[in-house]
Amino acid sequence: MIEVMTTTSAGPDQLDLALAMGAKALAHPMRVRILRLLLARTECVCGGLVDELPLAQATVSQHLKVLKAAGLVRGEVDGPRTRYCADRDAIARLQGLLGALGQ
Amino acid sequence: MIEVMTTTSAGPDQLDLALAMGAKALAHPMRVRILRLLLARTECVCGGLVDELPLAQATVSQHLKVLKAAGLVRGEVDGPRTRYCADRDAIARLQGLLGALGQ
DNA sequence: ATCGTCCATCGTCAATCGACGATGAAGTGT
DNA sequence: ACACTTCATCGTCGATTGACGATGGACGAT
Repeated sequence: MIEVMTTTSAGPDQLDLALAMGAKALAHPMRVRILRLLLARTECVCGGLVDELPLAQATVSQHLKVLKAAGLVRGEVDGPRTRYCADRDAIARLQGLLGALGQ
Repeated sequence: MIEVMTTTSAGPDQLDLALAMGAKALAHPMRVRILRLLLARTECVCGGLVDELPLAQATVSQHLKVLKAAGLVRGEVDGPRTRYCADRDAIARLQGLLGALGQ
């Protein structure tokens, strides 16, 4: 029998993409921890984070890169060090995306 | 100089773990799409989802398994088919975890 | 100019993910 | 018993992730 394609068979839309992107950034416990550290302002400098975490410096830098790529964290160079801080607006937007799931 | 370990150097705690788990389940756009389809009650049966998505049946089943493992979706066997539905309480808990990030 | 510090990046490796076809288990209908 | 449907699982493959040591670039101090 010939099957007629009645449905759109559509993939995820832009909002799904955005939520998935943000979720992916939070999909690792250590990144959640790092984001909470930044939100608590306990530490903003990469070296300080390395001291507080059981990870090598390169690994922390990688996680920060992921969080920054997702827009959840901003980083400004301050002399030889880099000062990171959580982007509360971006976090709020992500919360909004998740909250909008239930319409 | 002898460095004294003053900080706890602690990894993520239980809440970080839980949030990361949920986020990981949503870390793929197609899973977000599927969860929204289930929330909208457009389709609850796996075959129906396959019809609405540009994915093979095995792939949809895999994504459903991930969502179910994360507790965001429940599935009950109904004769030869399986009826899936979104767990709104679990989703609300995840929203709460994300919302609690900003304290 | 030469250190030493701080950080990003590179290269590598094992592990995991995402997608699929193929197979099989469980149920329904004849 | 047999065929058919529906779905989960297996096995495979390429791609991505997460972790690390090593390297190098940028800056501050001597």
